[in-house]
Formats: sequence, structure tokens, C-alpha cells
Amino acid sequence: MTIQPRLYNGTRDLLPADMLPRERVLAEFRRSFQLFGFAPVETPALEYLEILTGKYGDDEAQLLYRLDYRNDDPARRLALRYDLTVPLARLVALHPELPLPFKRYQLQPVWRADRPQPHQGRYREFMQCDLDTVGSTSLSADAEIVAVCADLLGKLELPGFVIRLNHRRLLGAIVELAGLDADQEGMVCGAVDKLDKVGLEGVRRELGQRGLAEAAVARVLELITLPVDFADPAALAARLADHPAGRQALDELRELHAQLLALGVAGAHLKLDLSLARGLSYYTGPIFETVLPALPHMGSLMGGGRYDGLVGMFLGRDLPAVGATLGLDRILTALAQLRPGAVALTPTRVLVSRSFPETDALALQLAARLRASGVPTEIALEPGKLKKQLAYADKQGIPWVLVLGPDEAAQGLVSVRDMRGGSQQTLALAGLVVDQFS
RNA sequence: GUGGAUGUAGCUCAGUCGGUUAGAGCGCCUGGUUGUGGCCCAGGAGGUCGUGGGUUCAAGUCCCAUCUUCCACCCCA
Repeated sequence: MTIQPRLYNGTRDLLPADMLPRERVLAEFRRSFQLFGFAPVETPALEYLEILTGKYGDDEAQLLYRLDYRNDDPARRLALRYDLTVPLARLVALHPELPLPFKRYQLQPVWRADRPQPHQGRYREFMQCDLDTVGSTSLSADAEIVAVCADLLGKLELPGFVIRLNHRRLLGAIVELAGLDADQEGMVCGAVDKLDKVGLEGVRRELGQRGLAEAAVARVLELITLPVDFADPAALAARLADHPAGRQALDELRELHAQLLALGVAGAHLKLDLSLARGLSYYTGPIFETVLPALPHMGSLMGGGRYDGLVGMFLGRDLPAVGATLGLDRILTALAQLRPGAVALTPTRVLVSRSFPETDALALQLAARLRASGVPTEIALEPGKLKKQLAYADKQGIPWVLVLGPDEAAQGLVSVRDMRGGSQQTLALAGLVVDQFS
């Protein structure tokens, strides 16, 4: 009786062909984060349920994985973390000794109980790559976060990525100017967020269906479709003339934009977009999100914003914060869809074959020498037919095979076979140039 | 969570109006002697037809249930 091997939907095994590109991208992430002075942390997969609840919005109850463990005691209920931002807020509140501003990055999986859609890079267990600055109200903190993300997306050669920028208080101003109550903001933003997907009429229909008066709908649509441009937001600014908070939010976005340009982010990647809303309820200031025009079915690859009230929920006093999340799995899915091609199955560059007892020790010594020079090297673990060893190298995509038999050994030589081209040459064993293998 | 599909060999899929030992391509294994992969040739292994019921003389094929996976929406990474 064997147990049926199976995977929970929305989780996956990552094979070498998945992990090798993944590790490359992760290394790039770490490098960029540290280059901007962010330091790594990790937090537990498990948190007390009460830490996580009440932070994420309407669908939270449905999406949070609660653990069926000590469910009798409400104070001890546990859940799998849903993101890395709330655990960070909890961490900061628990470590008041940390010097501020605290700049940290965190690369860890999170869990969400929604319906998986692999083609959209959507899973129940997925890796989030977070970057946050806690303890600064400066717009430079916001700018830095966005700049790191732009830097990374550029390095990964994601074509034409667009960072949409908006401001929570600007959305609030629009709702007020449309003559609506503040408690309708969430609903309005939710509908407005779909503008680029369902179009103007789609948004109009949804707002109508949700009970908004026609006149109010018209005012909302008029405001969010105002021609907006960082360089010349005149029309919007005019409409906000009598709304100081909205006016200030717009000024903040313009300042953010100016700093991003100064930090070297290309203006073509930046777009002021009044329809960007974002569902997480903890955002309070500038918000941003990145999608790829080439892959409209894919959700956002990166998203974030300022959340000045979240840490205060744990600390008792507000501590400002701003951060972003990069979706590693989604980025890798996007890259695979945009640039399909052969992927490596192994890091091995050289296979040292073994078919001859009399030169076996010599072959092992050769492998040791290559490794000492930094060349990822395998030895044939089961000496035998050379044919099988070559077939193995071929299937694994190992580019070089070395053959060191009695013929070669007698003259101090080694045969070097190029598996991709199919050519082979015999070189002096002592003068082997390892550079050609790396 | 809402709506729609799907399930036959490791993978991608055929399988007629229900009818006898369920097929193909790819992959895998062995061989085509003596130290050489890919291409070619010859052979071979591998299937509870997702699962459980039902209809029928007879079910991969029809009906019901269930599970699985996928797609769109919702939301987001």
C-alpha cells in the first residue's frame, strides 16, 4: 500500500530547472537591496492570529490560513503569515532598540488561501521580497524604495515595465470632491482600480450597480480621467484648489517624481495614475504598483506604499513606514513567458569521466584541481562505459567532458570534449586552462 | 468566494453509432562488440482509462456523485 504522492493545490516543488534561475534572481535582489543599505531579517512563518487580523481588507478572513491548533484559547490561535509587512510592524514594535530609520529587506514565503492560477503567477505559497524603511516621514524614503525596485526590474530586463503612482489622500480628495462619504472610498477605489481593465463604461456600470447616484458617478469619472502629468498637473491642481489635503498629496507626488528622476529612474517608467487604488487597507500616503503591458493577464509584479499607521497598532504610538513587495514567483513566471528557452538543469560545467581503473586516481585528482580553481565539476559516480557518461552529460547539459585514459595519461595529456559543438582536443594535463570552462 | 472547463502510459494527446487482447508521438531501458553523447536502425518496459456508484448482455465511451487540475472573475505578489 503506497501513499498517493500529491501536492496541495497552489504549492509546488521547485526542480533544479526552476531553482537555478530563481537563485540567480534572488542573488540580484540581495545585491541591490544591500547596495542601497537595506539589511536582511527573517520572521517566523507562524504568527499569532490576532497579529494578522484586521490589517488586510475585506477578503482577509477568507484568505488567511488559520491553524487548527489550540483553537480553544483565542489568545493562542495561530495563522500562517499573509505578507511580510505586518510581521515587520510587529518586529519593529518588539525591538524598540533598533536605530531609526530602520531599513530592512526580507525574502520569505507567504501563504494566501485564494484560488491558484499558475499562468498568472498566482500561488497559495509564494515568495515575497520586501523592502521597507521604518521611522522616516521623508519622501526620500518613498523615493528610495521605488528607485530600488525600478533598478531591479531594469536589471531583469522586463520590457517596458510601468510603475503607476498614486496617493491615498488624493483618492480621498476625489471621493470628497465627488460629494461622497469617506466610508464609500473603499468601494469607489475598488471599482476605479479596474479602469484599465474594464474601461470607463465598465467602471460607470459597477459604480451604478453599487448604488451610487448617477451624478456622483459622473463626478468621480470626470476627476479620475483628468489629464494628469507630473510635469503639468494644471487641470488636476485647479480642481483641487479648494481641497488642501488633496493639493498637498499632489505636491507630494510631484516631489516624489522629481526625486525619482534625480535618483536615475527613467521618466518613461513612471506614470501618475489616479485610478490606482490597491486593496490593502493599511496604506496612508503614496502608493505604487508595477504591471507589464506585454502581459496584461499577469497581476502586479511589485506593489507598495506608505503606511504610517500600521506600526502604531502594535506600538501604541505611530511610527511612519514605507515599503514595497516584489513578487519573485510572478517575476520568474513573467520572465519565462517573455523569454522561453532552454534552462540549465545543473550548475556543473565539467564532467570528469571514469572508465579506466589504471587512471582512476588521476581522474579524481583532476576533478579536485578543477574545483580548487572554482570550476563546478562532477565526477562520474559509477565508472563504466564512456558512452553512458557522455549521454549523462548531454542530458544534463554539462558543456565539457574530460577523458583521462591510459593513452592520454602516458603522455601527460587529457582529452577535452566540447559537448555543445561536438569537437574534442587533447591538451597537456599540466597546462589545462580552467578559464574555458567557466 | 463566483462562473466555466478538464481527467486515457513519465509527458502531449488519439480512441468512431457503447462491442473482443486500449493506441501514437516524445521520453525511458537494452543492443547496433573492443575508449565517445546528439542523428539513424532494431528490440523492450510501462496503463487501477482520476475515484465510487449506476444503466446495459457489454462502459475508456452513457448517467449521477466525488476528487483533481486548469481558465476567467474577485483580490493581489
